[in-house]
Amino acid sequence: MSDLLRRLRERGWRLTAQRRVIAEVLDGEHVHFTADEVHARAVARLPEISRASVYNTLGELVALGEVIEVTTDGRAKRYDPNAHQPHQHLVCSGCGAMRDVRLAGDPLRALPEDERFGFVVSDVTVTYYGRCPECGAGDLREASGAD
Amino acid sequence: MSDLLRRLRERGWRLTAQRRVIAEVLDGEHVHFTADEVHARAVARLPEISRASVYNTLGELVALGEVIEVTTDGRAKRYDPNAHQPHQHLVCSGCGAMRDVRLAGDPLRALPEDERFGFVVSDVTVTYYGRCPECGAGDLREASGAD
DNA sequence: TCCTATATTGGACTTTGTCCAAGTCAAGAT
DNA sequence: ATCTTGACTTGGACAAAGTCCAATATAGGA
Repeated sequence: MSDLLRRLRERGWRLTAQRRVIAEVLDGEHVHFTADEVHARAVARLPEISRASVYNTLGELVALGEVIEVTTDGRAKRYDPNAHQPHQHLVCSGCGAMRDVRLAGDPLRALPEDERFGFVVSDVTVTYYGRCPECGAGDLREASGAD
Repeated sequence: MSDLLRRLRERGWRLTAQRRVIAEVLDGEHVHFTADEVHARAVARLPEISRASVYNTLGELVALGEVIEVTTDGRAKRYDPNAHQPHQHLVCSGCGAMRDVRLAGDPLRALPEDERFGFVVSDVTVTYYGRCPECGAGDLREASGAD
């Protein structure tokens, strides 16, 4: 059983076949599937699994901090199981493919060659998240480097 | 007439009432409306303007580099007319409100107090954009399975 | 004023995601 | 091993955001 499944069990999760399959799909490096991609891969192992269960489970994993939800373009969100190691993302503006990258030095400087994965990098954005004065404190996201 | 409209005319744009109204809506600082918000404000001045025209015009403004399209959460894209001055964004994870911020020093360090706009900042993301080896250079958006 | 390429429109359609009532099942209790 | 129960799953309806298209209107040059 994967580390993820063990941690989930320790947190009182009921280990259903659906959750097991989703956890299996989300195993590996540079995995950044959309919900539909997760569903397609889950169906290959458990044909009757529903889209709703995939959305439910992904949402729970995000809430638990086991998976990071990434929105880069205006299309489907992607789910990154590499939640326990701070990193940034390199995104293809053509097909949406993503890679995990680690920063060294000033983020606004060029990515090191060995972190480019063959991409031609053309842009970098920095976005801060928080709560505005009207919204106040609420379901805060976890910091991954912000003070 | 605004600077924006003058630049557009210089580029050969036909200055329709719809485009004029949209340009007026997109005037000011810290303006980050969604397409629907732009539409609502445009309708107040030109009741018969359609959603399609708002989407068309915003898309054209983005292609011309006069407006920046920002996707921060999984919700509607926002359109930032502050395209000629490099800056980053501060986003409320509650309501989606956005502020323009300027970096000083290491982006992963805390935002300076005077750039926080009363927000409680909890996270920062750095994302690089480019073209992956399969997509190569170019502007075409070809959907293919990511990864 | 006329002409016509360009722009606009409404509505159908797609993608992505949420919500819900009803049925199912994991796992602790017996 | 079986029972019980509340958490989990399901399919389908629904919603938000955005795209596409054929028909219509119009800005701006001739």
